[in-house]
Amino acid sequence: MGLCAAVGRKLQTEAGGAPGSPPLDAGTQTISARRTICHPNERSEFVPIVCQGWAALSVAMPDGRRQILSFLLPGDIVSMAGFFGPMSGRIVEAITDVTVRSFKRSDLQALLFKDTALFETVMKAWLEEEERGIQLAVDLGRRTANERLARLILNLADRLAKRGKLHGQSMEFPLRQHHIADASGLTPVHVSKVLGEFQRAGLIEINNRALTIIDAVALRRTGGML
Amino acid sequence: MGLCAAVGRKLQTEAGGAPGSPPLDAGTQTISARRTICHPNERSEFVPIVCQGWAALSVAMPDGRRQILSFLLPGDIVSMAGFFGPMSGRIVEAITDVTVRSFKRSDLQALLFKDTALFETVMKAWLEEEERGIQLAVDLGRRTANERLARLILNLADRLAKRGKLHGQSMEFPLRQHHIADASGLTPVHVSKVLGEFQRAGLIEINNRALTIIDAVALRRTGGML
DNA sequence: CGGCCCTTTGACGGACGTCAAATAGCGTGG
DNA sequence: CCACGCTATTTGACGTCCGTCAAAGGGCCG
Repeated sequence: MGLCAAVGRKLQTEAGGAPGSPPLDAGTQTISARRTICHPNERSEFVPIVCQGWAALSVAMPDGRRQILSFLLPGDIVSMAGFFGPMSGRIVEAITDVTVRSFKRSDLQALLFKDTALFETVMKAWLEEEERGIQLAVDLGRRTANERLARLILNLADRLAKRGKLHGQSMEFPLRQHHIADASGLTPVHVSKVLGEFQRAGLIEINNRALTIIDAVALRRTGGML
Repeated sequence: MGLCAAVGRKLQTEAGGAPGSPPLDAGTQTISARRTICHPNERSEFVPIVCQGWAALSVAMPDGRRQILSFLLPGDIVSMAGFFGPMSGRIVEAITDVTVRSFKRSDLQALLFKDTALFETVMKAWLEEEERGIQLAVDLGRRTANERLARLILNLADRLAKRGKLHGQSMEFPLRQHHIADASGLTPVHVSKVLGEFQRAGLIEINNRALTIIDAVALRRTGGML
């Protein structure tokens, strides 16, 4: 499964801690859909991990435009970079109801320097995160709307599969079209048109906040993932 | 000055090394303009630093499209992430003639774990690099062509100023329009139109591979940097 | 002088955005 | 259970930004 989620899971179990030692985590909270978890300039010393539900990590521009950097799935650490510095200027918003567990950065760092294997794992996970950021830039700079959406769907399916949350070819799909638009650099209207086209072409089906991939081969082809 | 360049400079001086100790660096090379420094799948154990000249770090797609992730200026480490893992799938291309100095990753890591201050600095530089990557994604996803180009010019001017390479409001500007296009997700033709427009509007002037900013305020305004 | 890039320019086309109206869900409260 | 209001989605007409294509200059170097 994804390294980031693996680290997240490890931290969650370790947080139980040996009896007698203070608990590692700094609290668990539940946030309801459409609320924001982290405000912009919050120079927080905490590193949040999503335990349940979907969230979005994004950047907002003063005029209201915004870009979603990634969708956070259960087990995801909001940002690996958060281990080493505050994430200022970023917004985390709950898409579904979400439970988050927060860790103190200083605690995590102490843990990191005691456990070489953990350190290695965190670094690898950070590299993976950077790689996904770069693929995002390539998508936004050089791919068409159809390519971007096909890839978005396939990437989500992959990530859910690694968590055992892909049932056959179906997955829960709580995203609103404006989320998809903000993640892919498009408008909600255009997202609607492309997704409609995908469904009419028999590539996917969307029903009841669930998405099923009907023709994975064709979907990969339109995403340029040959 | 930029942290990345600061680290690069520190490594370059340190590479002289104490007499008697083996030199830290693994060689310096000169690459002429338009040649590629790092091939794609080269799973290299080396971390290159640009000492002179301009280079471009990019990702190429199989069909020929490409996205430039950053322009590398003298002192820049190609990628901070390179400290912790190979940069596969990335291409570094010399824009001008370039001299590069390479370090062995394992040497760098050893150095890092002995010198806590250096470690801190490298982490901070990595965070900065990530921040610039995210700004790239926001630009590509949510900004117009004019905004992107205004910001590209201003960012380059800033980075050159930190290196003492901004003379008044003028800087050397060896980029071809196809470089600018690949960095901003546009076509060379459209880049030409927008830059022409900027010049006719009295924002900038480009002559002899040099760019001077005539109206910094207006340029910042069109870049949305109020 | 001739060839090669690079840049500029204009006409045209297409992908995507904007606007607006109609429809569908969905939760809340009567 | 229905009425209501809100938000999300769909659809069509139309507009615009940017891409494509093509031709015509520059600059540079052999």
